[in-house]
Amino acid sequence: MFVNKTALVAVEGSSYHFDKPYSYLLCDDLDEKAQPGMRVLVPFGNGNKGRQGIIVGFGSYEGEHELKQVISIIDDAPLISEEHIALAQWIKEQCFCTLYEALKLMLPAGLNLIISIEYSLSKDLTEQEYVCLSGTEQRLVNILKQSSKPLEKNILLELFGEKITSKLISSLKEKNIIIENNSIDDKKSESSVTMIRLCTTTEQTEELLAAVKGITSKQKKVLKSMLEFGAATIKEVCYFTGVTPAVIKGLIKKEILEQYEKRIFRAPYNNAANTAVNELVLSQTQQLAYENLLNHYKAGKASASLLFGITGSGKTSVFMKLIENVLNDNKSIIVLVPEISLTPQAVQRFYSRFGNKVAVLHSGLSVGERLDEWERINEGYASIVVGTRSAVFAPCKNLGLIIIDEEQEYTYKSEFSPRYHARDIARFRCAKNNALLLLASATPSIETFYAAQSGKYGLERLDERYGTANLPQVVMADMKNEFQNGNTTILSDYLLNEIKNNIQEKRQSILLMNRRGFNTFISCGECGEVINCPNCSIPMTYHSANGRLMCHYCGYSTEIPTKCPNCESHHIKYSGAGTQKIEQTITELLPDAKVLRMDMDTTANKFSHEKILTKFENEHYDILIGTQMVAKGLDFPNVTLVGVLSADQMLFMNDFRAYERTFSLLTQVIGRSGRGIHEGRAVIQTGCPENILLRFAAEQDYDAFYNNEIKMRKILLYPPFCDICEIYFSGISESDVLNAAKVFHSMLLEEMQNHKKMPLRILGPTPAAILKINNRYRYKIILKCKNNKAFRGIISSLLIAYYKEKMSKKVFVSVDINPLSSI
DNA sequence: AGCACGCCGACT
DNA sequence: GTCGGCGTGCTC
Repeated sequence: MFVNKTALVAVEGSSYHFDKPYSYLLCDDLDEKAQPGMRVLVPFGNGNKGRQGIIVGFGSYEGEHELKQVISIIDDAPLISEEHIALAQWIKEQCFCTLYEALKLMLPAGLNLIISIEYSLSKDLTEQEYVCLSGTEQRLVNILKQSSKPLEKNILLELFGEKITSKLISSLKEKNIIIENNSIDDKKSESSVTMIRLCTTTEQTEELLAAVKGITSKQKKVLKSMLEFGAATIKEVCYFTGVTPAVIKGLIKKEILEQYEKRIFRAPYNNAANTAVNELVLSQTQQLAYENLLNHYKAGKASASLLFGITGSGKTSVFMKLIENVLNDNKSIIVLVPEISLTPQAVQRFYSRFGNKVAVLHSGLSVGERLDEWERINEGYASIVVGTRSAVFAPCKNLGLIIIDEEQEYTYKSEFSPRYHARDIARFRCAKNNALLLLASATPSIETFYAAQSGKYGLERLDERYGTANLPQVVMADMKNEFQNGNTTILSDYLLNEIKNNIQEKRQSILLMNRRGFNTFISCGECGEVINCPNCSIPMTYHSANGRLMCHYCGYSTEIPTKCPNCESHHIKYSGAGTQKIEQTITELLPDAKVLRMDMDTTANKFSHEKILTKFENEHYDILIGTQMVAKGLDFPNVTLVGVLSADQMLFMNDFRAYERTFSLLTQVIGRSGRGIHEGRAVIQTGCPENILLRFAAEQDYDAFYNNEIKMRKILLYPPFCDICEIYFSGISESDVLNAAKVFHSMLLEEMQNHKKMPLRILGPTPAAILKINNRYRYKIILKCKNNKAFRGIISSLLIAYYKEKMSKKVFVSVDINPLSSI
């Protein structure tokens, strides 16, 4: 029996079913240094391989076996506060992940240590000792002798040339000739991309390249595009030529191409110090909302409020006023925005008002920039954090306010494990800090509005647009009528006329096409065979940029077949109204209009959508056609017409949130119209103008929409009247996956015998919406439940039991509570 | 997951 | 008689 003071460590790479804080001993000098939130290096598992971990606390250990010791402490100061450690423990319990995975969310990206094993000679060998060794042992010792520093395992392996058996190592270790150590490589490196270009020695003319001997047709294709591009990433070249990276590697080997590293550099925001900003003038309604929110904040108790303001009502001004107050109390603020609205203009608003007190955190920053911002927050230099989802973990001290703008956006829910929702994290942090959580939206999620209606959240409304602007007039265009009248284009006569008028008046128009249904896919005109991705169970999408078929799920790409793979017919048909086709149609109908297109093709590289938007604003384009991205957050005063090309596809998605999403998207895009001094108009094209949701959207009547929706949710039992827990199974073999799901299902049924009073409905197992992605089959079990501790306890114990089954090696399981995107 | 221990077949 | 196959069980 041993009793000792120990460090409790969350260890990286443990799996859910054996995850817990592990106890380690600290030698005296480490004990002095150790604090919760520091990273440590610990031996783990049978082989005592070095792993990194994070100290989450201290304890004492009484148990059967002897404890291991912490090898070293990596950080001089804690990276994670006690508050965040508590948060991580909560996330583990909520999201069914390991403690380390939860803690990792709180570390700045790019702090990844690489731990490896390295070997060195323990001493200079005497001649006698040396001759006693076997031939292979001598070779290994020679290699180590030649190196001035210890050699990492893979490097040693490479130099040795053949397989190094563990026996060889352990025999040398036993003889005390070599020593094994853990090496820590602190990879704080800048993120960079690998670029390729033609070797500088290569004459850069096409003739010469064509003359290069022994070149395959695929390599030729690559070279041709390299002549065109100059330099590009491997990924880009693969995209445009359809070759695999192997072809490019071959060319590098032949020394025709060379690769080099280019730092990813995000044009940083101009941290302009406080420029003269005018005093915010609030309208009467804004002022009222602001005062009420301020009172909630001043009460100094944890609380949450919904700021429900129609598009253009000036929610941001209310934020700014509140932030000023919180700042005066020396407290910090987190402002979360959806990725798409984190434009330089939006960030600039914060900089110009609050100067370098602002830190920005989002995925577009380079690793180094993110680390800098993280440190500025951690050390208290920046007390306002503006960022996307993960910024909710910002290391702010003394939080006073968290704002979540466009709170209904699905990007606030992590699509990877741990599948947390930023709103839940924000609630937790506000509770711990007695802070105010402010959710803002023009179309709040049903769950949030329900909470506000039932008094759980405060509710402030901004029912009118700021200034003189009014909400746009909305008209529905019946596409069935259009079709009967002989109009087979995607543009109704009504909308076409409106656009013409708008151009005449020198105003701008925005046309929205939601992606679904506007993708072009390819099928056989004879037998109807659709060209599917070989790895996924969905049709391939035609991309006009490279003239190839692409799979949006696994990245597979292929040339357009000349004949049907099924019946060999040459009658290949392009279906769906592709984005390009729409542009073409519009140019044909309106030959004089200046049209700009914004979609996957034109925004292939990051932040190009910002450039497109600036272009649209400054260069007098008449029409902007685009996907969802044109709907969010743009503020162009000269836009007075918005057209929704087809509202139908997203209405009939097999998802209980389809109506909510459609309403939100339509409201947002309609809200782009008439934000300046001129009246706005909007046209919704649909085949079913009588649809009740479209009517609510056209009338911009959130309350009517909400009342209808909440009724349906209650009758059909959906959130907020229950929680949804989805359990996913995925694996290579479909029968294995289905079988695993069935086994889990029966385990669940059996367990529920002990909890007969717990409310639960089990649906499935059923195939996931897309059965196969990347050659992995996917099934799911859906539970309608009450997400409480007892329920999560059951799921947790079932997961642990499942991991002990043999099949868990072949079929992965993951749990998502209240998913937003149905996978 | 990743590693060591342990029990059976193929082989010098 | 030994090398190495992978089934099984554990991780402070």
